[in-house]
Amino acid sequence: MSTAAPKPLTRRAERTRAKLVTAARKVFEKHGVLETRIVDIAKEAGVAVGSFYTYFESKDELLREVAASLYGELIPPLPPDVGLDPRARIEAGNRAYVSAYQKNARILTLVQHQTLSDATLRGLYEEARAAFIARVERSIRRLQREGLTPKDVSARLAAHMLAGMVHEFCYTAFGFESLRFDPEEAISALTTLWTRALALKPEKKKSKP
Amino acid sequence: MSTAAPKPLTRRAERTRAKLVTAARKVFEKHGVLETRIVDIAKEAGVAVGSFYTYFESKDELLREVAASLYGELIPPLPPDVGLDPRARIEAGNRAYVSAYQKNARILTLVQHQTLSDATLRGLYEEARAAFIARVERSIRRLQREGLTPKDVSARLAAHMLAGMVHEFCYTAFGFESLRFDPEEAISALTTLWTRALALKPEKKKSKP
Amino acid sequence: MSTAAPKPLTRRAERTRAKLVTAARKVFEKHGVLETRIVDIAKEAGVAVGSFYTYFESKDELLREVAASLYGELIPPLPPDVGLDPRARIEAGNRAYVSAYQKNARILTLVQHQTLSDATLRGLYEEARAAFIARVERSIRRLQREGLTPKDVSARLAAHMLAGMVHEFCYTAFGFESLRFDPEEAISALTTLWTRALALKPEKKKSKP
Amino acid sequence: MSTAAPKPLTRRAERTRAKLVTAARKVFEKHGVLETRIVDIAKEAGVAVGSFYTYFESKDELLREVAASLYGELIPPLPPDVGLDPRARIEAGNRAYVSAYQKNARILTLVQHQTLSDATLRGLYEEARAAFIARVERSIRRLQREGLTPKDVSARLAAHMLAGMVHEFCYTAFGFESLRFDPEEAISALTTLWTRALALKPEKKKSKP
DNA sequence: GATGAATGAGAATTCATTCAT
DNA sequence: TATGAATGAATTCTCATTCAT
Repeated sequence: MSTAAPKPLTRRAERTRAKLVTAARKVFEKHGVLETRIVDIAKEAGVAVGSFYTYFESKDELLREVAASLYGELIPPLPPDVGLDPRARIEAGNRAYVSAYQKNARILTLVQHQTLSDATLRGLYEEARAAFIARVERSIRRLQREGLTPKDVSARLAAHMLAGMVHEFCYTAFGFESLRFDPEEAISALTTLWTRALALKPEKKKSKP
Repeated sequence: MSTAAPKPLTRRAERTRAKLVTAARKVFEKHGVLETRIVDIAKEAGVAVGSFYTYFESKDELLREVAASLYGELIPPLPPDVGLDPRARIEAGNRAYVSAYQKNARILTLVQHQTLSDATLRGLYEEARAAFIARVERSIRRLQREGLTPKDVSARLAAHMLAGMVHEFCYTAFGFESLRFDPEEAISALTTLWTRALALKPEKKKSKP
Repeated sequence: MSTAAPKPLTRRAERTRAKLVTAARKVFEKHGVLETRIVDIAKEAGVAVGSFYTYFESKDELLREVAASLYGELIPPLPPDVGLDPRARIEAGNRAYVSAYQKNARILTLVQHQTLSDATLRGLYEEARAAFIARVERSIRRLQREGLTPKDVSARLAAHMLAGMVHEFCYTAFGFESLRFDPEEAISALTTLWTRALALKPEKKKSKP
Repeated sequence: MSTAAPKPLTRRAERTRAKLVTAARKVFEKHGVLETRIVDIAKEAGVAVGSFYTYFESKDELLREVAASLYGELIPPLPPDVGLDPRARIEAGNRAYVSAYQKNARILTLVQHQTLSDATLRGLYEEARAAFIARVERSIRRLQREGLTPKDVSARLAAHMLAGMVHEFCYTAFGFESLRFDPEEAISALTTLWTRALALKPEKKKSKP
């Protein structure tokens, strides 16, 4: 919303910038965001500290960029294949989320933490979260329209809560050493709970008399 | 479980220490944990910086104390009255959690965030969390034993996920400006989703004379 | 020169004061003067910090007291028995110094070090040193008068240098781990070098009529 | 003997580093080592405090560097001209030591004093001292071999003691206001005492057929 | 554009000394 | 006198950011 000047970078500049982002992600992941000093990022990227400021105004700005890309990966465009029955769609969504989270669990958690001290960052997170929830909400609303799920719980609330359940599960399961689960079992459980929570009726067979 | 000497404090010491804890909680809440400097706490407590170090080794140590008391409040001993039907019990639990969270929402969130950079603190959180989940798990297991809920999802997983749903809902609903809900509606929704997720059968009537 | 009021202390006060001096010496020796905090002394003495200030104005003042007593021990009144021949007297002096130093080597060294930052303390040291040297000087002067040692080196300079040799030897031999010597051999060597340095002629036999 | 990377400094860095060392030496000398704060050194060097930490980890590290260079100056490579008779050689050695000490008397004393609280520093001093003594010892051993001095005192002990005499004399003569001597007279006295202590026989004339 | 040295505003921590009890 | 909590000046060290080369 404010990314300002598009500024076409030269080839070299592009490369340096990219090196910095990659390096930052690596170092953040290894040592934590707060613990990471600009020097560390620069060193990892193999450039001078000064160069950092050629591309970013501050550590926070860089962090935001990293966060944006992470959140992008978290909620993949959407399950591309249609026609699946509700439970299958839900499972696909859960599986996608869990896998994506797992892949970047540590850094996701770390970034999440900066959320509090940086309003912009929080905005980014809320945005990503909202996008995910919106999709869920839309899906629930459709089910309600089709009479497959009751309307006693508002689609918005339900979406919030169910999406939250999945997110929180990932956060703790991947963030705390002590909570390890078999991913498949977890996905299945999440899906079952979710499906039942919506009191999903078996899809009306469109078919065969 | 504790290190060395408990050292009984004099009346005056006791008072100063308490002033510091109270002040810390207030200042943490107002400005954030990271942003709070020892001086701020001391000033708020109306004592000299040095006095801080008479009672605490570092900000972290004090934070841990604050956290412990917060987590204590979060999961109240348990609903004392029995004989409630499952849905009522679930609702009671949810209501308790939501209210407790709401009361200290901001500082809870802030403390939570320090969880990543301080292992001891994280331990405290995991412990509190585990206690809550354990209660839920026990309750689910009982329902399973009584044949009121299916066993296709392990009690442990279900407990994790449902407790997580509630927690995460509180975290976001109270933590993000943009997500405001009517508490009663939320509690009711959480309870409905939870109950349905467990596919709770209406309690077998013990009755019929 | 300024010890001010004699102030007769009560029995109890006397005891507390003594406890502090003893404690200080012990703690200084164990941890070094600079490293020792008033609390340490008080704790070791089993009294409250505040009590320290009842008897001493500062750590320095206490240190001076400790130093004075140490220096007192270093140069014992003098070898009481007369009539010894010069070499024997010299040996006696050296032996006394070496033994006295050895007994309190560590703390002597530590105290010595404070000498630079505390003029009063330095005064004390110089005084003690001067006393020792004065004795040596007197002794050399007598030998010169008796024609037993040449006058080409002034008694004052010689006293300084020879006394210094002994002192420095003790300082390094007892202060550095790496320089250990057999005390007897050392005393003998010191005495030989000293005697020869003075080109001592065998005492003129008073005898033979 | 050194830790890790020597890192070749840029011209500018080199200059800043040197400024710091020079400044430190000056400030240490003026106010004492302990009394000197990092800010003082930085101010004297005309750089920011932060720059201090670009080159040194702590005051102690810098002090070690200063000490090393001082000790280096104290024991000059060695009197280059040979063929001197023993007494002349001894006198040359003493003169060199006294002059070198005198030139940096104050700071040498100050540095010496830090020796106790910093083991590394002490190591440096012991090393320098050992080098000086070793030279003396070698020289005495040669004299013993040539039959010019008796073997009743071991070369090692004698070296320790005589070198100590000279050192201690410098330490007190230049360190204490009250002990001023005419340098020439002192050097002569030291040499005489030293020579006699070794009972040096006049060199056998190589001459006369 | 790149470099890396220089900057200096903070923040934590210590401990001699005071003083109310 | 004894106690020990309270005080706060003093110092060290860090690291984001600037800027001369």
